[in-house]
Amino acid sequence: MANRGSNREDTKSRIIESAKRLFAEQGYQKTTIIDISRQAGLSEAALYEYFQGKEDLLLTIPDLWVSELLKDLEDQLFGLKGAINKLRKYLWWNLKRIEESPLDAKIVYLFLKTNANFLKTDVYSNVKILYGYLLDIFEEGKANGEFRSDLNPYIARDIFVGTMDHIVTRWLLKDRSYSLFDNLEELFELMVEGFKGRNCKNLS
Amino acid sequence: MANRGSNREDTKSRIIESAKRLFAEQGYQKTTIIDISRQAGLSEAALYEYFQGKEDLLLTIPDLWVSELLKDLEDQLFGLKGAINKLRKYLWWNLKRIEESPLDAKIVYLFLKTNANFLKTDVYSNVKILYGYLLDIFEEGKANGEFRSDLNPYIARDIFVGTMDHIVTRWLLKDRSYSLFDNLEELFELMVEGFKGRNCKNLS
DNA sequence: TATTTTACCTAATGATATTAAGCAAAATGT
DNA sequence: ACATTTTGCTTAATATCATTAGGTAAAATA
Repeated sequence: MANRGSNREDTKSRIIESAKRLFAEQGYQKTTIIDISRQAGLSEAALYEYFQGKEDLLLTIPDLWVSELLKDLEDQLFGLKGAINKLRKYLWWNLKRIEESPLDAKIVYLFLKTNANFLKTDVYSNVKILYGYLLDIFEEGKANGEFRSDLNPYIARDIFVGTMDHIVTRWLLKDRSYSLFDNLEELFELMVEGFKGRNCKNLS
Repeated sequence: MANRGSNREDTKSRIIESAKRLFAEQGYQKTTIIDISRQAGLSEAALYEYFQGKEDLLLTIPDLWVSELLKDLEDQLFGLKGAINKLRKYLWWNLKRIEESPLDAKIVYLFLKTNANFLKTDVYSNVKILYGYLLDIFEEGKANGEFRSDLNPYIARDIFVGTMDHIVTRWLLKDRSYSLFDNLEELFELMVEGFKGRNCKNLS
């Protein structure tokens, strides 16, 4: 089953790496199948042995990354005590992972999330789970008094995720020309301030 | 200068309307120049008399809408007293305008914002101005004591805009199958709660 | 009335995603 | 060890657009 110097998995990941780089550098539309396959050391036709087409390739690329994220998240939150602690960890962890894999992040945030077929993707279900953890964290915070008792977890999640996505998207659009972590502590505090109770119980 | 039943401006806006509808319905990539020109009652080639190409068309479509928004915003905020009042108005107004023009909104939020050339667009400068008003509002709120004195207006804007964009984007991706205004009051309060002082001065 | 300009058309052209058909090396079975 | 199948890939088509070229008839202008 071996072939001219490479096995199936190797070739597949070579294609994915090439596509990832080119999509992220030039955008989806301006990247051609020929570009990708040349870069991977193949003819165009060979690519179709591994992927159904260009869009399938785009939708498949971040699969691995996002499932890894999902696995890692449980690890990262394991053993942490307190909702605010977990929320902080969640934010810092997520941004760090994005900083470490900007190509994957660019594809997910800029090309995938606005694609009509995104909602049918495995990546989407995984992202939903990823964001679903936040609901648990908010519930925990309500239960232990860290957050106001009438906090709506869904709304809190919208604020948290929306803000996070916004700073990530801008960072990617601006070619990562500054640090994602600038002013992060202040941002976090400001968000969380709203989640805490009105009764000033949490004054520091 | 008259021609076979239509003048230049008429034809141009017919093209824009067709493109807008088709882009929003089928997405940018799946819409062809032929589709657009047929729908506008023209041949493909005629379209190139009015626009430089497909991408130019995409980037031009929301120009009018966003400049109208910009003009309208000053009107809407005129005469309002208080930062929180203005902020509330800003949010409700923005969502209402988006609800009224979902096709334009879809193009701006889903296709334009993730286009590499967006940053060079007139639409981008106008959006920047649109969001810039928020900074003034936050400054006003700091000055008159509605917001905490150490509020960082840029961070507050990130939270506000990020959250707004997030709920709009989801609404568009989910085909506008629910109301944009569901739970909006609660969302607004939760955000603003964080902007207010820690000193419980704003308890209701 | 003659000339120019406008608004459009039909018919190339060229790029590129996708398929078809085939081939040599490796794997497998006997 | 030899025959057969499978794998991994190749070089051509094919089909679908975006974009251009070149032309034409009506309207505007002189």
